[in-house]
Amino acid sequence: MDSPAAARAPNRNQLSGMLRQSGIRPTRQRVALAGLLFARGNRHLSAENLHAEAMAKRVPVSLATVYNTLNQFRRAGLLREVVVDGPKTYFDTNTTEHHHFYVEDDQQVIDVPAGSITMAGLAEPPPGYEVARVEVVVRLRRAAR
Amino acid sequence: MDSPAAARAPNRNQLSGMLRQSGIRPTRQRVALAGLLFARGNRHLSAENLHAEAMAKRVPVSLATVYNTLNQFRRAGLLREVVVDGPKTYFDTNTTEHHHFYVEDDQQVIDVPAGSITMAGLAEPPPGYEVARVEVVVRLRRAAR
DNA sequence: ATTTGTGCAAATCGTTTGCATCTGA
DNA sequence: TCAGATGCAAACGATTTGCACAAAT
Repeated sequence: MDSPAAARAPNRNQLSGMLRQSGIRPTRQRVALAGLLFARGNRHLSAENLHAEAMAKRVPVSLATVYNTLNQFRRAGLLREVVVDGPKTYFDTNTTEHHHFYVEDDQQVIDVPAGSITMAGLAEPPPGYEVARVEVVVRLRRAAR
Repeated sequence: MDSPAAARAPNRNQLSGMLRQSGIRPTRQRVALAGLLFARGNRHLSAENLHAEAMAKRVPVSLATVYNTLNQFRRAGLLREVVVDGPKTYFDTNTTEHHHFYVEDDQQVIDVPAGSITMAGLAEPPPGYEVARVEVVVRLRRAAR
């Protein structure tokens, strides 16, 4: 059951190092949240999700701090914001270029395996602007059978 | 200064007819809002936007009614919801298959001309699901020059 | 010691809803 | 007439913020 090095759950020290390298002071709760986030590969979760998970694992952290931390991690490039609409914001631990399925019925975000979508002609941005990034959201519904 | 028939501003009667055909009772405020929405081609606006515009044109309508009306029009297929994230929901008067530029700096949504983006390989949905629709959002930033 | 983070509760923002009143067919 | 629409204000859910306290360098 072994996995690539990158996917192995990092320990406390590795997490601290990761945060320090991103210019983020490794506090108790930030390390704990990073632990939950990066324990296993690619996760998509909302602030609420993460907070619930922290509570379940008896990591005392307030919802406000979870929000602050997620946004901080995003600014540092450790997380990526997923563009689905709807009331909640999702964060993705996979920061590489890839896209998403979104199941509205159960508010679930799923990675589209890299390479299974290819943009043939990328649209030319209007003058004065440049492309920051491209997000593809494939909205799914439960098959009608 | 003429334009294709479809893009010519519809009059009150045409608007009423349009609503009736969609099974929506053409009330004073719905017709007025439809007038603002469909006066000229392709618009992207939020409830707030439309409400402000109505106020400016002395069309008395409450924000709640604007929300109700937009959602109604969307359900009827007269409008399409645009999937950008951020707090606001945008509605697009162009209901055909197309994609969007989104300028985060000024919260602006712009149509990507049809055909300038082509998906080469469409991702296979996970079993039990089918593709409802595909949304491409090209996020723009102001060119750094 | 100083700077930075944390928790709480209150504030904010977009959106929806309950309900009494009005209005279009 | 009378089902359905409107407006208002209150309710809501997600997110942010102000401030006193606590922890990290």
